[in-house]
Amino acid sequence: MGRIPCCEKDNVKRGQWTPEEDNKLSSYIAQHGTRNWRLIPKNAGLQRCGKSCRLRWTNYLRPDLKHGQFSDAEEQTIVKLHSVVGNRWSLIAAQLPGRTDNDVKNHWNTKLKKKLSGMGIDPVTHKPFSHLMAEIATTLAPPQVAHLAEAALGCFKDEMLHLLTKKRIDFQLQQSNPGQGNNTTVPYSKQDEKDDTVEKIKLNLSRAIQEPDMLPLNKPWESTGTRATSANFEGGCGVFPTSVTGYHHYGPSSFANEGGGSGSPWSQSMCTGSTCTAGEQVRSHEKLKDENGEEFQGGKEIKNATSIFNTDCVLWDIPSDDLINPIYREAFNNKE
DNA sequence: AATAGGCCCAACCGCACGCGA
DNA sequence: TTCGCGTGCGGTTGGGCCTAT
Repeated sequence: MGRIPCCEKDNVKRGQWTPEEDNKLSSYIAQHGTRNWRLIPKNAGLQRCGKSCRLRWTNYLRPDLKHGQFSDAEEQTIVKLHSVVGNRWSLIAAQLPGRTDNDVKNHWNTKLKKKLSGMGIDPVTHKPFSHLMAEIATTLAPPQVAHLAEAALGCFKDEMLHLLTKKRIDFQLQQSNPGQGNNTTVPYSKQDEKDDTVEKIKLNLSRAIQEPDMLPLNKPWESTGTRATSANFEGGCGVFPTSVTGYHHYGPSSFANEGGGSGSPWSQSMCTGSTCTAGEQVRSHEKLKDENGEEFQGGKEIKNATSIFNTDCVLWDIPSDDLINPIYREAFNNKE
């Protein structure tokens, strides 16, 4: 049962590669190519497994690799393509000559994710956190989904803290009618923010979910009485400018497809949340399926091309001619 | 100066897929 | 059609380096 391991683990060296090993591997491949990775370590005189050799070659030794900092243009490309295909690192890397999927993945996880979060943008859905907040308040009324809000607080705690304590509460204070009591408005002070903001957010969110009737009273962004959308929420609060930093273009048009697809952006966030571990994602996924009786598409299972491009993230401003990978070109052209 | 904590990235792991026998 | 092998891929880990205290 199961596959045999790619190598006998007892007899292979692991860990960091030495310059001598690099030399052996490079010179062997220069002479013989990369035909059979299982045979390469034996023939090259390396006590490594073939897989380790392959990774070392493809991620580090290949002469066409670019080492060093990612340029702004490369970062923009990564962000844009990630908004389209998600964590398909090999596809994204294929658009960046000299970069490997491992490079792109590491750069995303260590730099770009934080950059986006710092801009108030969910790095998974590529939508502003304010949009996700609006969706919580407007679409998750049934009490039985209260755990979604709790899970959200876990995933987006930092971003929500920033938004709710610094932006939305200011806005509420500005907009709320002084004569009308509103028992869910959080009194704001620096001390509150420091000490118990998370608890207050939880409390208010729970109340909003458990008492759907009170929701309209608690939607200051919904000044016209229509259903809150990302556009009017965003515009009303003025939290996120149409063009954030000029680094990429996240305007209202970027959210035009909301509510489309089988999985809401919210459920997508829940399943692939930026700060959730894979284990948490799996547990969250299973929990959602079990308790709500619904199937959510999530994670690695979505393999076919239509699923890959069936995203509600719409950053389609990359000229298709600029795309190296024909798969992208086709997808972009179909989208347009 | 010492050390704890965070960050970064190379490397590893395990699963899935394609292909040929 | 089935099975085994080689490879691709995405997620995760571990260790070195850096920084703050």
